[in-house]
Amino acid sequence: MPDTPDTHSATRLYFELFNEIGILSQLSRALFEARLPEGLVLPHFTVINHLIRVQDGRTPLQLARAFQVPKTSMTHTLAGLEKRGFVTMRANPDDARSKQVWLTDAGRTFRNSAIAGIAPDLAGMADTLDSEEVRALIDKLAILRKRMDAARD
Amino acid sequence: MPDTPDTHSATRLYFELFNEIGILSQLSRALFEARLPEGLVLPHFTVINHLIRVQDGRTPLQLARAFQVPKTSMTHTLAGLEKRGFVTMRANPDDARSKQVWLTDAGRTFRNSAIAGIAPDLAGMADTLDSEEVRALIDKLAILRKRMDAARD
DNA sequence: ACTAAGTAATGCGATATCGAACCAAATGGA
DNA sequence: TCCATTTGGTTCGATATCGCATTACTTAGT
Repeated sequence: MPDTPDTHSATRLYFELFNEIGILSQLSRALFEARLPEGLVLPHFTVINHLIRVQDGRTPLQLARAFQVPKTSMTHTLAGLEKRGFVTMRANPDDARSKQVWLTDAGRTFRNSAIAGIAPDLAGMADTLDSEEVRALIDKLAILRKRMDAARD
Repeated sequence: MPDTPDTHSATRLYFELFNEIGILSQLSRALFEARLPEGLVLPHFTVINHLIRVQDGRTPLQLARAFQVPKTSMTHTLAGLEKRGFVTMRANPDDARSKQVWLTDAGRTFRNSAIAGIAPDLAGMADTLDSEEVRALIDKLAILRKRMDAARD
């Protein structure tokens, strides 16, 4: 970003950082999606994965917030997952406006095979940065992510 | 990613890294787009920005490759930019199949005001990580990005 | 209890994204 | 030169994404 106009240099650095992050996100998304079954995109996998990480039974709104996407986008993604039988939606016993998202066996199976399918690609680039470097990267990025997360009020 | 199935630990680390990158990408994209004029999305800005960084006169295909998006997506983005008068498309004198994308004054003005609009947000988070940390992050991420870029043959 | 404000989810319409098929021009052998 | 192949770009159709408006339920204040 060498010819950004007259902005503060810290600003310019962050600008460049986000640019790099955006490109990497696109590259990794393409890599992932190439291994997913036809018709499924990254958010489908990501939601399933999240439900396993933090327990299923989440509400659609909780999921939308976790991924910072509009509620309508999450509705759409969940509809796709439900249509394929990877999740089931049940009424939330604590709040009749709300629903809960539960994983099915098919959903868990899908996740495992998706991870298995992607693992070789990741393993193939494991020598690019060593474990300490990757660990350090994750930690720094997480700091930034939490800050931005908090900043959105 | 503490409960990823039985995958190699390096794989797991990269998995976590890309997860973090994806979230940050989404957060920063939302931040950017909130400051862009109605109807414009990040790729519009990114293409204009790229044309300034590496000189305009690029062909649509060169741009599609630079951003790792399908040709059709770039056609669509360029159509939007042309409709708004930010770029003009001319025939490529070296190849009659091809076109060249040139910035207009309006396009340059748009870029400057977009950057000016976003700068305060970036400045506001400049104290999260110091310049050396950001610089180091960019460098590591760039190594990974180049590797992935090369790997897609 | 009643009402106003807030919250969860969806329906709808406008774009964005992208794969498949297509056309036209360029290229590289026979 | 001719033709098969490759390359640059668009068209078309299928989803994805997301803002706006709507409906149903909940909560808070009186």
